[in-house]
Amino acid sequence: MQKKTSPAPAKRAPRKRPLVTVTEEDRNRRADLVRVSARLFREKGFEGTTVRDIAGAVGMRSGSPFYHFKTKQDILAAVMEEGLVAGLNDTERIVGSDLPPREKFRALVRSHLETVLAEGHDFIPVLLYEWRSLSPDLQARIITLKDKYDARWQQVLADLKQAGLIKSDSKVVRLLMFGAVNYTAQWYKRGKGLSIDQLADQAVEFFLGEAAD
Amino acid sequence: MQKKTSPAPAKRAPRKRPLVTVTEEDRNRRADLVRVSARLFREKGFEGTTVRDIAGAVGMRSGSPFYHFKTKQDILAAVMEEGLVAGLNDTERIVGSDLPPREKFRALVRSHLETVLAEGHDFIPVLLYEWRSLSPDLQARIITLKDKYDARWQQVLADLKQAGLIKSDSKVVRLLMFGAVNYTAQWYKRGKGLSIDQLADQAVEFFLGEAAD
DNA sequence: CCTACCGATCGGTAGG
DNA sequence: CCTACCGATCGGTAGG
Repeated sequence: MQKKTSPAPAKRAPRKRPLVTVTEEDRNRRADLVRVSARLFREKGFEGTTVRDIAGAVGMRSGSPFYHFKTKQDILAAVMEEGLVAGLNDTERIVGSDLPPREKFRALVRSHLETVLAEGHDFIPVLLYEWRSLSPDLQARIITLKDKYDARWQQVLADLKQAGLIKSDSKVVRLLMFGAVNYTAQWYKRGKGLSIDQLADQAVEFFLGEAAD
Repeated sequence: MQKKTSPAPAKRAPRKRPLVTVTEEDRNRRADLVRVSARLFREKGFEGTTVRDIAGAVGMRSGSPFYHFKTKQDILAAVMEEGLVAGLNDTERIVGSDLPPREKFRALVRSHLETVLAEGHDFIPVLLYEWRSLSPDLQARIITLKDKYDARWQQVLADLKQAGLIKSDSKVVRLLMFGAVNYTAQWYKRGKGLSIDQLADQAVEFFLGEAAD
């Protein structure tokens, strides 16, 4: 009988249960859970995804995700938060650049489209479509980030207005644009038809008026 | 003491169990189930709504919806189908009218906004947000109607193009518009800010180019 | 992180 | 359409 997974006393302390310490490995496993949860929540919805689905997708047993997260809801919150933090980073980099207004806007649209359409980018779609499944107290934590994201867009719209490229930078216009871009998640198929880049061009052309040069 | 809902033996035969016959009352109860299901599916999602929720909302016991529908999925399909049939009626009435292109488009946007935003109009939002929860065979039945609806929009866009109000009637433009309008379901609050009518005006102005007169 | 488990709930059914 | 029920599954936990 060969010892297979025997906890032989080796040099690297094997798998000691941490009391308060969070190891590097813990963080990696947590990140794995967030990543696969994003994919599953997007594909099947929060309510349609079981903790067993999530555990299975990273090779854990059904109870183990609760070592990393207190509840299933906390996993959802983590998915949304990760998406927003990444999206906010991209957005601020673009807003802070010295591109001319139209190019800045195009970069923003393109960046957002990638956030919604590129492979493995399931965080923001989950935010958009599973918001209702998040309990109010967890929503509150996310809303702060969400507001920042919206404010960046509004800022770029104000620039566009000043440059005379749009007539209005109202909240309504921002929401209409946002809706148009977000809805691509429902119909865009990677590898078929337009590239994300081409789609960004078409969207910008549409938003800024097709007749305008 | 006035008789209120007492099932006194009147002329109309009371509550005989039908074998194959579907009575008028059956149809009413079925319609009740579809209506409350639309509301619940919109509020809590298909997976987040239980058959007991639905039954309770119309004063039935938990097993009784299955007298009217074979499965929970069939209720979802009925909700979507009812929404599409109603929406398609409105749309065809507008497309068939003799309004000038811009006014026809405005009527279409307004009609769709009402379909998405007006009180009790939960059918199309459910179609938009719970599509993934519908099994492929039931989806197939709905897609036919969905294609018709899309075709009507495309037709109006072609008219707009001919009238010189837009440059393109590409599928992409239609989907961007559709996304912008549909997303209003996520942020529009009845009784606060713009009326549905005003929102339709703003949207049309945005879609057709704000700079254009 | 696994094992073993629990109470609650769920969609659906038989029989009337 | 109700009563009574079932098998399956779910989120979560204790203890190691």
